[in-house]
Amino acid sequence: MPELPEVETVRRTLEKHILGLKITTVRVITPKIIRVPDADEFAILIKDRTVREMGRRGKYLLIHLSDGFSLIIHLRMTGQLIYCDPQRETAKHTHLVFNLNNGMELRYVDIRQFGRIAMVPTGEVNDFPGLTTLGPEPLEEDFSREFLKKEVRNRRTKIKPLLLDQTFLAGLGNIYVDEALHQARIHPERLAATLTAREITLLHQAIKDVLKSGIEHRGTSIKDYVDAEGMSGGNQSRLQAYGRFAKPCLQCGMAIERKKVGGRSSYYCPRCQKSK
DNA sequence: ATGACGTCCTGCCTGC
DNA sequence: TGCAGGCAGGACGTCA
Repeated sequence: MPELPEVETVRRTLEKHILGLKITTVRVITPKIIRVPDADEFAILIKDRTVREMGRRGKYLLIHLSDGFSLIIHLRMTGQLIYCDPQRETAKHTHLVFNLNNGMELRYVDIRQFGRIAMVPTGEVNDFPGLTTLGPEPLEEDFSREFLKKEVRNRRTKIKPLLLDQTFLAGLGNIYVDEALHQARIHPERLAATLTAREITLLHQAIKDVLKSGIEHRGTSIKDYVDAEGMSGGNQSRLQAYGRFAKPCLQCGMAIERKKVGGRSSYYCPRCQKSK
């Protein structure tokens, strides 16, 4: 499931290829993937626009086009953006095909069809639902240790659901939250407000570390994730907690446990990550 | 403010 | 072998 490091990897691999190219036409196979405007208008509106800039906010990929319009893309769980030759066989679950003026294609593939694409005036991107309430970028300066300390103090929820809340902090999903909590040695069910100053410091560093590592290794490919060149990431082999049920903790050897926390499968070491 | 739950959707896994 | 049922999950809506 694409989280911040995976979306950032898609952004980087796609940018290499499509920056400066013109979208000549788009073929919409599954109209519901387009949130706004409706599919017909989308196809007319996007025609002959040039890719000016590739951005990202949290898990949202932003493609800024010429003449004041932008694409807002959320891949959700299984969305993929694939830059490829038109001769290549069209994968099952291909929902959109953008034709580019260099003869190549950009395809949107999504097994579960949860992902969404919107096209809005560039000036309105930050007003779009989901983006307007988004928390700070964890790898930017406004996500400081002081911010985390201050914001966590008044919360009456468990730390894991809080970290998954995109209005609290942008970009973390189930995998990187489990990894950050494991590195910081904090149990996912700890009440946020009870974290000590030392734990806040560890958690703040751990969040940045696991995200940077994820980007450095080009994302985590558990099942479906690939970048814009169709390449799997390498971060899955570095995971310390997520998906390692019953395997020995790489820090202490204790078997990793799995438990639902806030409705999400959560992996943690019962020895390293004490619940109190 | 918070949590619980349903919704979307397909593929995979388990159990019979 | 085949099939039913459960599960996974990001964001969002509804309800308590």
